[in-house]
Amino acid sequence: MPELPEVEVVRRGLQRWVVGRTVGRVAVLHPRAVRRHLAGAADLTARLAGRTVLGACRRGKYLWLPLDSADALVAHLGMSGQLLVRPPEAPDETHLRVRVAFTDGGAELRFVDQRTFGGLALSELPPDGTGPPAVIAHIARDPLDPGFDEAGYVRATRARRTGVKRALLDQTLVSGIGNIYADEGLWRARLHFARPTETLTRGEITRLLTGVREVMHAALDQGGTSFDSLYVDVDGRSGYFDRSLAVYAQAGRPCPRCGTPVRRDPFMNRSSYTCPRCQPRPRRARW
DNA sequence: ACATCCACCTGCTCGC
DNA sequence: TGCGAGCAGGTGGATG
Repeated sequence: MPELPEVEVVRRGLQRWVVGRTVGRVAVLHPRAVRRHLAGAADLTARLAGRTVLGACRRGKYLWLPLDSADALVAHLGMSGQLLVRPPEAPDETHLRVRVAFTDGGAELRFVDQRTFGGLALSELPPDGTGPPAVIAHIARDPLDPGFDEAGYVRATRARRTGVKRALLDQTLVSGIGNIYADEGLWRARLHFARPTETLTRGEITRLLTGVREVMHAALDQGGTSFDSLYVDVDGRSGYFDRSLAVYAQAGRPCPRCGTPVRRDPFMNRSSYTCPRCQPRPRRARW
């Protein structure tokens, strides 16, 4: 379940192993993995071949590799996606969807995705070459982005008429936050997920961003969060940040701050985890 | 324009 | 043992 820190670990792997190399043969093994490339799999493989990778970028949970054309290869890992760097002779993974070989004959880039919620696409870069490609222009800057507009985020959040966790998960307001980091950030800020956004003070929103950033940095220090073998970095190693989670997936376990058993609530056909004492449910609640 | 809902996927775990 | 239900959940398009 990759969120920003996990995706950043993958970006660093791509930076190290893929940037500067020229693409050779590309094979799309599952059409769903390139469904966001509207021109189709054949167009993607044809346009990718022969291109040199110029960089490895990320915004929120999206990755893109600028190419020596006007395009970038955009990747989203969805729920279960992996970008692996593997020797050409390594056996195919069970859920291998796209194979990208390089002209140097070295390690391949493989997109592996059990559920195929993620995928790859080619998208035009903006004319000045900076910033994300067109298909992800709607994704807001993430909390670790130096260009993140904190005052603007406070204004936009308070202008919403929804619950604070819904706003946190809205990638057009702030990106990179999924269910895990939302719950952990809210716990650090001592906020309940159902707090109406318009009742949040500037200080509370700042506290929330601080909490999210702290938990993201902690995860990055440990190589990313993982609960099973689904999330791995480009070498196939899995992170182990789950040992440090305060509330997420910790129902019934003591809150690390006050010892009260962590509570699980249904939320948007998913789950939310809170400490009932540190994060009391607001009188007026918006789920 | 904004808020909310749900389909899209597969594999694992749990209870009967 | 078998089987169905529930769960994991990011995204974008549909709906309200």
